[in-house]
Amino acid sequence: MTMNADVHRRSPLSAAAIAACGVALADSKGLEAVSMRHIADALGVSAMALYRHVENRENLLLAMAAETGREFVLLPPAPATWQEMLRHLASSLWDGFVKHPWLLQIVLGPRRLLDMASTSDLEVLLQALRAAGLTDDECFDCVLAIPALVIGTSSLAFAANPGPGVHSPTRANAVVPLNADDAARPESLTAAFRGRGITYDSSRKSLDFAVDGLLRGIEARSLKNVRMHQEKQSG
Amino acid sequence: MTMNADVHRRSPLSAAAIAACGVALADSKGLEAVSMRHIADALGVSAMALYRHVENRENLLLAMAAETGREFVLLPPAPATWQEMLRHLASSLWDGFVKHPWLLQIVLGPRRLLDMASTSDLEVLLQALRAAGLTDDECFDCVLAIPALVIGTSSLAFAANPGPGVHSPTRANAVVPLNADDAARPESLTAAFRGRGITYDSSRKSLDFAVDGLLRGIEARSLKNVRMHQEKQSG
DNA sequence: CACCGTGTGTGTACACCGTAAACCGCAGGG
DNA sequence: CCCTGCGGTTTACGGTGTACACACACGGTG
Repeated sequence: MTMNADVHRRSPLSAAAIAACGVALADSKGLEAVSMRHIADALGVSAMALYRHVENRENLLLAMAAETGREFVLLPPAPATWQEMLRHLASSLWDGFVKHPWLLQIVLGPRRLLDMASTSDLEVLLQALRAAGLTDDECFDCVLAIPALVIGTSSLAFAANPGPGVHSPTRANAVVPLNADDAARPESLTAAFRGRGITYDSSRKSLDFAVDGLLRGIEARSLKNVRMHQEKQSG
Repeated sequence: MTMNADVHRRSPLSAAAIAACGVALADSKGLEAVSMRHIADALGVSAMALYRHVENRENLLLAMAAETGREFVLLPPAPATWQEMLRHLASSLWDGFVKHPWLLQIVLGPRRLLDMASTSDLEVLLQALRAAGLTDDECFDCVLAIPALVIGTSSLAFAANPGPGVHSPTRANAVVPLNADDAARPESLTAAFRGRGITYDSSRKSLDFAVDGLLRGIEARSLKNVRMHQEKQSG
């Protein structure tokens, strides 16, 4: 009986299970609650046992990021323009970063994010972009720009209102004693800016705005490229 | 003599000096080398002495960010279009993040970055944007989008090649065992993508590309707004 | 059956971290 | 004069990642 309880208590304790447990912990209590001892406790096991399946805490974090990244669907269903693809990419990344804010903290450190994207998805996207008339350099830049925009926007959103298990510093505004004459000048836009606040919803809207603008700019560039190509062809 | 040496050895040990020492340490050895004990050692003082001038390590990091942020010049010299302003903003932020990569790690955490910008600069920028015909919402989004883009781009660049004092994980590519058939398909863009690498210079170019596109998109939006306004006025 | 290597979990130990509390010397003001 | 308070030190506690030695259960081989 007792040994039976022992047996069914612990799962095989694989690296994947450890990463999953780390993800759960980070989701519920924040990234700094993800310590070897905490994970081990949650798994009903000693801390050092984890090292049989995971090399470092660093690699564990990477595994958590990879595990989470696998649930993204970077591309929209099959027949899609490159605009739809990029929009869907942004949306998917945003959703992931909102659902797992600690991902930002992992990504932001000196670690490799790009490996998270599956190569086949990347290939489809790049081909679509090139078909639109973009040079290889421009394809490269586009594929970098969208994740950069999402990372930056969600990072700002997360900084403005941190998630669970995050202790904000004692007095944040004390950092820069900005002269509080906002009320003195009611026509000031800064006042409206400050009063508005940055919520996740508003950030999502800002992200859409930026992606829209970026796509519009890319379209212009693509059209120009195509026109130049046609001129050279006819000339 | 000895007491003289003692006297001129230690500066008055103000909060600013501590923050400056922290900045120097972070620049040279990376952010994780910025510990109370290390700073204290560098200042020739005991660790707890710092707490007379700094509340937390958290607040120390914030002070470091503020100290560093003060050296930015967010706005170009006086007569400038809003495009030049936004471009200069992006460029200045980029330079700062490249010079002090640890800033990203501080900003990325649950802390408030926006307070770093001086309100007057913000006001100038917002007025210029509104004069261009953008709605207040759009001004808001523009001012968020540029820093977001810079943060995201530099974060990707930093992730690709970390600075000094950063130990990359033992085997980064092991995270996602991406099928290495790159060589098998020479026409694959993914191969070119991967072979290209992400340097700080290339990221700077990507950033310029994205800012260009964004500005172009914003210009289109602004023109449309102005046109609508004129129609309503004449109609 | 005995035996033994190997692979997995445990316990102990070390260095480091942030920081709370007590202490101590010394300058300035009553 | 004393004494109060500020700046610095020392010690200590709980937390972290992780190196190392050990224990136990297992499967293959004699």
